[in-house]
Amino acid sequence: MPAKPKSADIAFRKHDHRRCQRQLMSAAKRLCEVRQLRLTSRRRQVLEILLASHRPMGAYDILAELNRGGAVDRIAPPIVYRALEFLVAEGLIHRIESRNAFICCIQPGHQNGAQFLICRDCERIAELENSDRSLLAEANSLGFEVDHSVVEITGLCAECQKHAG
Amino acid sequence: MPAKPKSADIAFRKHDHRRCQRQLMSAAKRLCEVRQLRLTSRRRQVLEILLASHRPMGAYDILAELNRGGAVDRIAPPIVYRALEFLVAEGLIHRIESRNAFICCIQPGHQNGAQFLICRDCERIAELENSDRSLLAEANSLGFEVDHSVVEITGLCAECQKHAG
DNA sequence: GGCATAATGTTATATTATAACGTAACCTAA
DNA sequence: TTAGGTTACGTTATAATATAACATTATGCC
Repeated sequence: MPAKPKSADIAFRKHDHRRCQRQLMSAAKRLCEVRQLRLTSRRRQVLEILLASHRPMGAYDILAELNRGGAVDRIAPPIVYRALEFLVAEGLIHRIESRNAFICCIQPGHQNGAQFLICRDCERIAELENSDRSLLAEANSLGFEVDHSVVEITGLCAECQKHAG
Repeated sequence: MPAKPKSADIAFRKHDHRRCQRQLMSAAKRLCEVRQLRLTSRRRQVLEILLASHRPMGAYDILAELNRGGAVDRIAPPIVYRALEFLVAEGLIHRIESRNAFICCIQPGHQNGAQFLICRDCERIAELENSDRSLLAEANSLGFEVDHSVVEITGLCAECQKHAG
């Protein structure tokens, strides 16, 4: 079994995307089985759309994707938002607060402490493994009980620095 | 001259708020002078509204505040958003991405690397001095050039933990 | 099958944000 | 001092994001 690609590689370097996609979908299915949750076809559809790109998409982009192909009965925003809510809650996707967007999670099930590098140019996002504890330590020392952390670093990825000259 | 209150104290403990407010407004004026920027009356109004509470406010909350007192000609959203844009750009206030809200900055002019502890119950927000460099180091090692970082930790502050019992 | 629950579908509307264009204030330099 | 550039403000309209409320369908379980 080949090594799992490092997080940043997925966003900013090459990887076997087909394979990655399949693996993440399998992982999602397994995770829902274990947790006795229903990965319904809507939820799967939305996850598939996000898995297809490793890129952040707005809820309305996903909605448009679902409505592509000109079906007569177009689905409405709440359907997408509900699927997204489920997927976020289960750690299968992340919400990128500074973009009002969603991206698939490459560590399915690890709800907490994801950190993102967001390229302002190409819009790709790398999900990093959390290394730092110092902030959480500081929170603790103030008696603050942490639920959820949002860490989003915006800048220019190596690739785009070249192009930007 | 008494010690400057620590960041977290401002949000979660007692401090001389009147004094703090005056100081931050003076700092803002000085900063704009130095930078040769115009702290116009609209901008000052918006900053004052944010200084009045040390709490996050939505753009439309601020708008409502500006329109209070029943003036006939009510001002419109772009005015508020423009003032907010200016104040954010100059590091006089922060945008809290996970809340679509704005809060005054207690370290005026320090644009980068603010970190926030946000209580989900009382909605108060502590602005911490940045301690951690490990994430930025990791970004560097990937050749990622950092512009701006968003760090927002949500949870329950010490006070609210007591009440929630 | 009948019932409870969970998920989806539908309609309408709330909330947040910006585009586009016109007007006023301010600066400065001949 | 005033013409001309620039910056900020004002106004209108609308875009983009998100949710409330309620109806319907699917699923699991006894």
